[in-house]
Amino acid sequence: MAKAAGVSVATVSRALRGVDRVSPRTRDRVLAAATELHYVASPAATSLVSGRTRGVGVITPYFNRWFFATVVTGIEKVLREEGFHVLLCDLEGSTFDTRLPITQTMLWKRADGVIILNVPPRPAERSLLDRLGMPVVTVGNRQPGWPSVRIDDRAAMGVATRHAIELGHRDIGYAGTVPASITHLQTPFDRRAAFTTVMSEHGLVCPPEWTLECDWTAAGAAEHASRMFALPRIPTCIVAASDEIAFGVMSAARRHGLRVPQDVSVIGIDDHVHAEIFDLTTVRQDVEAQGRRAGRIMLEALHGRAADTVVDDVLDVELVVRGSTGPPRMVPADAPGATGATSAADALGATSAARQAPKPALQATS
Amino acid sequence: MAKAAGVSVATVSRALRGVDRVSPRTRDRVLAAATELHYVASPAATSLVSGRTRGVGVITPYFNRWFFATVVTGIEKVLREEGFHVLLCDLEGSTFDTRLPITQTMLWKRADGVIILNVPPRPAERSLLDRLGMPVVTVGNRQPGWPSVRIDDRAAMGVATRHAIELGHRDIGYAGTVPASITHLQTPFDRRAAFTTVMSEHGLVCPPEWTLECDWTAAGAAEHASRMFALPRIPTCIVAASDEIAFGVMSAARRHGLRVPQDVSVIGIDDHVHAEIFDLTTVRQDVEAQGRRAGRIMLEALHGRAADTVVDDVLDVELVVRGSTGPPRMVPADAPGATGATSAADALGATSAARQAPKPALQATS
DNA sequence: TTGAAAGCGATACCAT
DNA sequence: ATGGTATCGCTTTCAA
Repeated sequence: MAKAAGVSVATVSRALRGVDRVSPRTRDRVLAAATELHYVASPAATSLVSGRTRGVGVITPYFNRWFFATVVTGIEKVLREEGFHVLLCDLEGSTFDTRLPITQTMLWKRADGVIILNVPPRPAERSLLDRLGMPVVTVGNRQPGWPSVRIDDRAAMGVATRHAIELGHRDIGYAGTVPASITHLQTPFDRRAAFTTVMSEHGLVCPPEWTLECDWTAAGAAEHASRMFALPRIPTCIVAASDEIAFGVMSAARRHGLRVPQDVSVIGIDDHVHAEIFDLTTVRQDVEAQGRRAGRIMLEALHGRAADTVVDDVLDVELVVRGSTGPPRMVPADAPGATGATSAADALGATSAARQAPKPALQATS
Repeated sequence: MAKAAGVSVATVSRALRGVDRVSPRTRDRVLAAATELHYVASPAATSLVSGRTRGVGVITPYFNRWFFATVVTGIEKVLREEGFHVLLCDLEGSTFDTRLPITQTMLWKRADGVIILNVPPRPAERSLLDRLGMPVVTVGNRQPGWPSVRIDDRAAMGVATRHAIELGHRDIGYAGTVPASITHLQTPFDRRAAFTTVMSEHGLVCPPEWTLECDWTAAGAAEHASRMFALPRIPTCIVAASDEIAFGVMSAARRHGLRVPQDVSVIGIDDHVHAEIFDLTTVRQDVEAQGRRAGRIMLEALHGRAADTVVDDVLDVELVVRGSTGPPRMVPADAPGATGATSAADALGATSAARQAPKPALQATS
């Protein structure tokens, strides 16, 4: 031990942490010895007596995806600055049954707190977390009693949908409903709900055949979009629930000989790192900032400076208009105007976007 | 504690771990009590006596990026199966000076082993790791004395370059040399070296103005590619050091009105999750498998079953031909044939790809 | 098969 | 300002 530096364990402990009354001379001597011997206090021992681990669990549905990896980046940076470590828990592939044990063994005495990304806890998990009594912060969705950092998914989708409508689109498709296996996620639900709401506020309805279910991956979206683009009637604009979905839709459109945005407009949400190079119009959110804020809220809680009210930190979003959206090729019959030029779509038979909104509940509420 | 279950701490300890001689009846009783009380042994105390933490540090240059996030996913899955946890350490933004302390405090008594992705350790780090005496596995590049999992970067780039040459391209550009700040990474160096080698084996040279330096992001690549596409002479094919770079190049090409692959072919390496939807020809590597294998090697070492020789696990790669590569629009003068159709490039003045390789060191070695 | 007791490496209280 | 020591929760001889 560093007691080879001439003093007692107690003094070493005090000196090393810079606290308490220790004479400068002694402190320097201890520090020197510590450096010399590459000494670092054992976290296990410290943890045993203090009860704290300086670790924070981060639970993510898929670490693999840009959004989550970016949030984690933000979290990690902030926590590391204060000497905290990130314990990663990727739920991908976990089933309903394996989830609880996972978080249980992971958190118990290993982490001082947990940050949960997007996935709502099941009741058993909720009670586990309550029982452990450790601070919890959620990112991406709100949970009663826990501080959260997020964007307003409904507002974001409202911006996207309104952009489409304001460009003159009436035949609007939606990409991003989810398969039953992930219906527990809030974001897909909220975005879809906002889309439907805004549409109907403008007297518009998106028919089922233009509503694409997918797993929120680009490949999945491309597959479903491809089927839709083979229909006799296709929308003039597709609102995608995320940029990755939008990428898939754009890709499918191109394979069907459709030009973006002349034949079909596409808009996403996120401002994914690749959105700019693919010229995708989107609603930007600052993902890493969400991670950083979640990390800071966690640090506050860990330092006992918990806010007196439950934080709900809602970050702004911003419409970023790029080249993937434009006015519809053909103007709806109820608002006559120029007709679009003949497009590759025509040549391929994927033509004749409808001239009016399908079953408009109400004409031109806007 | 669980001694409320009627036995002594020692028995509890034995029963819970299923080891040693414990009567089935006693064991069941202890297990029942443990479940009842939600009891889980404190890792800190266990760690204090056993010296092991059941944690593995994972060090990445950026885990924001698809490649790294995917490797981590693979690692995490394998480790979790055996009850090990992943401690993340993201080096992004770390400077030459802050790196050592980071790994030092992170690893010391917190992790039983370390997996290092792509970044070669500095001498001080190497000696730190040696001193700690913990198992190390590297992914993406080989380090003397440590087991590694990787692909053969030179071979992979050889496949890509040869594909371009076999399609008939002679005017080939390269995207993916790196700025001075990251010259320590091996992969960019190896891929570049292989490109140059294969080129010269075929009597070809890539001039500096067709050699794009970038930070290995799509956006960075797009910016540099854009400059190149504004030159009076451009290559008929661009070999990109990674798929993300290729995405940037494709994007820049499109913005210059160039069609892919008619006006310019693009090939990458990785088979990025988005490669298929963007129809990118690439050299596939199984990234998650590399993570899984690294995880398994680590587990072996942790279980004391270290291989007798230092493992160097080189995974196969595979050429995946998609739509982003095709024969050159104009056939080289030394191999006359059809001329390409007039393209958008002509209309934009970004025309006249050269009719023969620039300064060929040797004609037609192939 | 089970229990008692000695650490593991720090912290914190109590003396000095 | 510094040194002793009980303590944290578990594993591990050693006895019984």
